[in-house]
Amino acid sequence: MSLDQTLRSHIQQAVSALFNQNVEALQIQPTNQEFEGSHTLVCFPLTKISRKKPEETAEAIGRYLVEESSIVERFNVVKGFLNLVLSEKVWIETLQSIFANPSYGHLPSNGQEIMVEYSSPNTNKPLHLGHLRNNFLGWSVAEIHKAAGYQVHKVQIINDRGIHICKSMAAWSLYGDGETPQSSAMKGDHLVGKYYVEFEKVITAQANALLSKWETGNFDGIAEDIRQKYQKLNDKLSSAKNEEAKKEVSSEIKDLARSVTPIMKLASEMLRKWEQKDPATIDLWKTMNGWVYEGFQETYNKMGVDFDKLYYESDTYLLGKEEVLKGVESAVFFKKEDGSVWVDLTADGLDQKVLLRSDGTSVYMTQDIGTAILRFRDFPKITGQIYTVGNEQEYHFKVLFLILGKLGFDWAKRCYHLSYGMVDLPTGKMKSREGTVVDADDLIAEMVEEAEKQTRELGKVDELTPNEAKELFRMIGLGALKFFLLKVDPKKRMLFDPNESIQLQGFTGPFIQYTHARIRAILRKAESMNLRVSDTDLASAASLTAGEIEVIQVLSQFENKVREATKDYSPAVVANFVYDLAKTYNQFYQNIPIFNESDATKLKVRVALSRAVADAIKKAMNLLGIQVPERM
RNA sequence: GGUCCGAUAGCUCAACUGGAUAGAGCAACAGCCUUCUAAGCUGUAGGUUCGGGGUUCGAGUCCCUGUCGGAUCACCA
Repeated sequence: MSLDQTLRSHIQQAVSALFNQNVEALQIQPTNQEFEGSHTLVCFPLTKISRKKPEETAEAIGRYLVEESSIVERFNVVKGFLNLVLSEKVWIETLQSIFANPSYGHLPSNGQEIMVEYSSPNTNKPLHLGHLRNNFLGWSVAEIHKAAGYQVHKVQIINDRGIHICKSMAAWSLYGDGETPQSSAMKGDHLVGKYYVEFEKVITAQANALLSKWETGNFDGIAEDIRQKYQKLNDKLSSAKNEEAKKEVSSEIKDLARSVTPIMKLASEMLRKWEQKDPATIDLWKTMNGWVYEGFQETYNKMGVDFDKLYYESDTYLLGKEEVLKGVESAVFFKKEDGSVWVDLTADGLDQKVLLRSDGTSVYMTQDIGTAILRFRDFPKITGQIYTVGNEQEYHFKVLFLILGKLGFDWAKRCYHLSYGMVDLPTGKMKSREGTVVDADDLIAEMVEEAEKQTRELGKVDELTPNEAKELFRMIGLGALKFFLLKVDPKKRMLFDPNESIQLQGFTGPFIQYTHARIRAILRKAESMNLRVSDTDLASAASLTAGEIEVIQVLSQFENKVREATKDYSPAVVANFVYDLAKTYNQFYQNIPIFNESDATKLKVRVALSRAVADAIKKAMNLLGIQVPERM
């Protein structure tokens, strides 16, 4: 039983003995720094039972605990708050049990199996800052669940199908001149991204050319219905009342022009051929996607992110279509006159939603239905699925889960959308069209460079081999980046300023990595002095300093924090915990020179405490995907 | 317009889900390296928790209302 649980049961016993009633919910919180004690019982809620003033209630419980409980040494009462001072023996025992438990911080298996999805990029452009938050978050939530006793499958769905990849294919086939990642020495995903940008450039130029022709009444080679649509919109434009309405109509006109540009026609043609399994098109698609996968894999490796299984949209969208058609038969969905298939969610307070286009092709929702069903077929034992996807898709997932429920899948209610906020730049949102995207590869490289620069300035590379130094820079740079992105509550949008490089001091990954490295130095010294600590050494310890107790107290919260992080799907809980632990340890470290201690037992307690902290830091940081160095 | 999020120190974020005098880091200022790593530690200064009501022993947290910012409501993904 953990210290907190023990204390809780002792207080419950006290309450029932004193007031003849059992209480389940007790409010126990850490004691404020300014008062003596470690745990505080909030007594206001108990006054109903005690029928006494808060102070008297607290006083009574405090006195009972000191007399009857073996763990409470003394107490003080401030207003309705009962501050408890636990005996040193209890703290020593707590340290002892943490020290003796090599898997401290990891909870025993709970027999549950879940799936976590993250990343899931489109295959037409490289990964960017937003993907970094997504990947780090999803990966970490998966690891945290493992620590909480779940069996976890890490997966992603790769959006390899659709018009977006055809756009890159179209641009490449027109202007690529056979360029490959090998021939250009460019990462595959960046190369494909280059042609996606090229496509955008060309389509904009072509659309503008068309528009200026149309304005002069020249409609050569333009279908009659397009011409009519254009003229209708044009009339609407001249009669638009305000600026906003004008803007809207003129963007509709632009879209119309874009849709009939030669390059757009080529891309659509490719999509059609792809669906008909035209060999040449499929070949090109496979080749270009292959380049992207290679590039992605390189980035994932750099990021330290991995997957147990990959799903491809090209494999799942047909299943989705099948299931939707089944849904039509069972009257869960309905078909409109033009052949499109819809679901009616008005009873759930939402709208009608299209599931299959009138030409029978799939939409985004269709493939997600297929993917979800396929996953539960592949892993029949999973009790839940977590989708790590940005909060702009909250509506989509609400609808998806509703639909799955309507199709009769009981597991639909165990699907969870782990929704996170955007990463904003000081200039606002990242927009690929405006070139304000922060590229993932570039950012990682910059972080590692910054880590190298600062490490060299501090003169810490002298004793390292070139390889060790390189590895250290990578560890620090990436650690800083991951910690920066994970320390913030996932639900909240966050700001990233690329001009202001990420700090390596203060509430940062490197601060914690540094604390770990310092402790390792102490442990190496202990080792060299042949100082070995065993459980029994700790048992014979008699006293602790206030600083040591504080560290043990923070340390003893580790497993609670893992539970909380799991419940909230929040690596930020772990990040805050490990920072708190490092900070508390540093205070202890600064005040008490460990090897100055002449009492052998006390010295061993300090070494044991240091080792327990280093181990906990390492485990907690690993839950965030951050490695910690032996020296830095 | 409907729905959903958010607003806390100059900046970036916390606050154990209703508890004590709202805490950290950065930036600013002042200290601490002959001892285990100063990427550290200690101080000082910085707040009408967006405004206004309400609920109660107690509100940054819950309710109502207003302001501002964002997302979403496609036969796009």
